[in-house]
Amino acid sequence: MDPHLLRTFVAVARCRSFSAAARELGFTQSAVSQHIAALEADLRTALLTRRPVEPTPAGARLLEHAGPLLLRLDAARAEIASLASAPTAELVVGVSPLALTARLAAAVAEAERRHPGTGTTVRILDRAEIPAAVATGGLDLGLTDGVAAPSDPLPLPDVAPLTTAAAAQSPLAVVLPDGHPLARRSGLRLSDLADARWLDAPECGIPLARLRAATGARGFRPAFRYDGTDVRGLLTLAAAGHGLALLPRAVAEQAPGGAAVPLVAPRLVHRIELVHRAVLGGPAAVVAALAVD
Amino acid sequence: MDPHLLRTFVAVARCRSFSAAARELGFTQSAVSQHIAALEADLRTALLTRRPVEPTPAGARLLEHAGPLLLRLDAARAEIASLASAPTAELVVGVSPLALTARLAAAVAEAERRHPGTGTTVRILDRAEIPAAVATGGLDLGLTDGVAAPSDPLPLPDVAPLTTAAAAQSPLAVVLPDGHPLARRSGLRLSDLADARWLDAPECGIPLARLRAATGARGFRPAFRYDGTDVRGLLTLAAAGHGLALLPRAVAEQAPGGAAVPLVAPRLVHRIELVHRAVLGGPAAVVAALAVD
DNA sequence: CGTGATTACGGTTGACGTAATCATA
DNA sequence: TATGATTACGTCAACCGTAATCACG
Repeated sequence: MDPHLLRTFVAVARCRSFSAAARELGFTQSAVSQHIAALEADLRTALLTRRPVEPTPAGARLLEHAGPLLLRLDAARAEIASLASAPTAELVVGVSPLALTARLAAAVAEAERRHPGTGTTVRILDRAEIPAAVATGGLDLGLTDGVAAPSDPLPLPDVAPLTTAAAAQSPLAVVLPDGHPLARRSGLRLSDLADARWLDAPECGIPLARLRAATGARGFRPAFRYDGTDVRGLLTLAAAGHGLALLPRAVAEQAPGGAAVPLVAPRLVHRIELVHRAVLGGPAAVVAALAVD
Repeated sequence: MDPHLLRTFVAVARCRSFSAAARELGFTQSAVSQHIAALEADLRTALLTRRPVEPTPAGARLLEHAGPLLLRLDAARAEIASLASAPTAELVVGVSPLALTARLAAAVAEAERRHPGTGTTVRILDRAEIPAAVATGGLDLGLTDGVAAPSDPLPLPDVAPLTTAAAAQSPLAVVLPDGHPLARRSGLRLSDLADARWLDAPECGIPLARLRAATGARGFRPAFRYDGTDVRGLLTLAAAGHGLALLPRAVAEQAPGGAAVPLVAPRLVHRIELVHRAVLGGPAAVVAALAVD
């Protein structure tokens, strides 16, 4: 199971074509055919059907392994490479939308003050991409967010041995339109809101599946879907009554024309987690200092 | 970065010798030398010092990647192999000590009733080994335990795409000797016990580091270390006053001459999680039915 | 028939073993 | 000087490309 062969296998499966994969990889059609044949001979199983080219059940299972495997391989190579080369002055920080806070902005400013000439980029990414991007060297630093029990770490996919540290922890609140019957409550229980209309904002809010897992309840049906990464857009929709949204309290309170009611049960907090490789360059180390515990 | 080369690299690093690794792998000394040279040329970095043979900093980082990488590779191969071959009648279940419950015993009995002739083995393993053993095919089924917030999943190392399901969830209690000043309380808070004397039983109890993480407190210093995997031994030591132990309530109540006081804060539960591959054989599927949610 | 996968075959490259050399405790 | 890593070199297998063949739509 040479990684080389796995790489062409995933390319073929993605392209659904030997020839297209060959073009993409810079091989001949023949070489790709031989790669797949070698893999199938090695595993003694058909991995792809031909005409149309599609993964067999065994191939589908192999695909689930191949992605993380190749990612880890890239991560290992990137890590060794970064050890050898001098730490770059460039700093690339990847954040999920709710992880971009005033404290982060201040930490970046501090890094630029202490390391003049640092070119800093802040990039908004999906939560799921951040550990992978840090591991493969695309990011110097990552900040993800999520909800968890107080002082519990967030469950991150361990694509590679990365260092993680809490960067912030804050209470949660539900955003409601001002006139909503629940808007004048002093606190809300999540289990009482399972049947409410919820905003589904997978790219910038808390995934509804997480709320279901936390309560054990079935509900939290999406009433309205928001695909943007702009938190202000989400606040606006929630304040306008398109559905409830659960957000860090400080963020929820910024909803224009909306009310932010603290979540009192279950005991959950919003958490921002810092992710980076073991060895950090100059400016990255300054920003990483925003870890709190 | 051929996995073959990585495999010899970890062997050399473990043996601290090229020749010993060569014997272990069935290669000549020369081949091993060439493998390491190829790896170092590929990554353009020295990975090992010679005489004595020890990993350089870069080599140490690579070692951290190599283990999981090779494990995943084995897991992929094992999974494909298990798909191809007929499901075996043999059933091997690996459990951490606190995951071996009456319900599991009943489920195994049920599997044997429904699939007569099944040879079943139950094996006690360290928590950390279970997902890896399931992934590489050493186990058909794994049961790990740990503490978590109610209805939160346990954080498992994702060595491979495995299916996990909750198998049990139960309250926690602290085991104290009968005469202990706290033994007559009706409930205890973990944060009040940070400075108490604790039993450190990494192989069968709850790791003290987990308690520190859950409370954010520094304490939970080990006063007495117990290296066995026998829970009854742990109960005996706790009841004799060698230190406190946190255990599932039903287990804690079995302490001979000891008191079990429920844990009331933080809100934590003991959880048993079922781990298996996507495709299960006959008897394994019966046991897997003990999942509860 | 034509597009696209497979098979045949040859040149080149790379992998491993033998054996000689080098280096260090 | 002895143990153990490296280098030199020969053999053999594996890999990839060219080109012919095969098969499905």
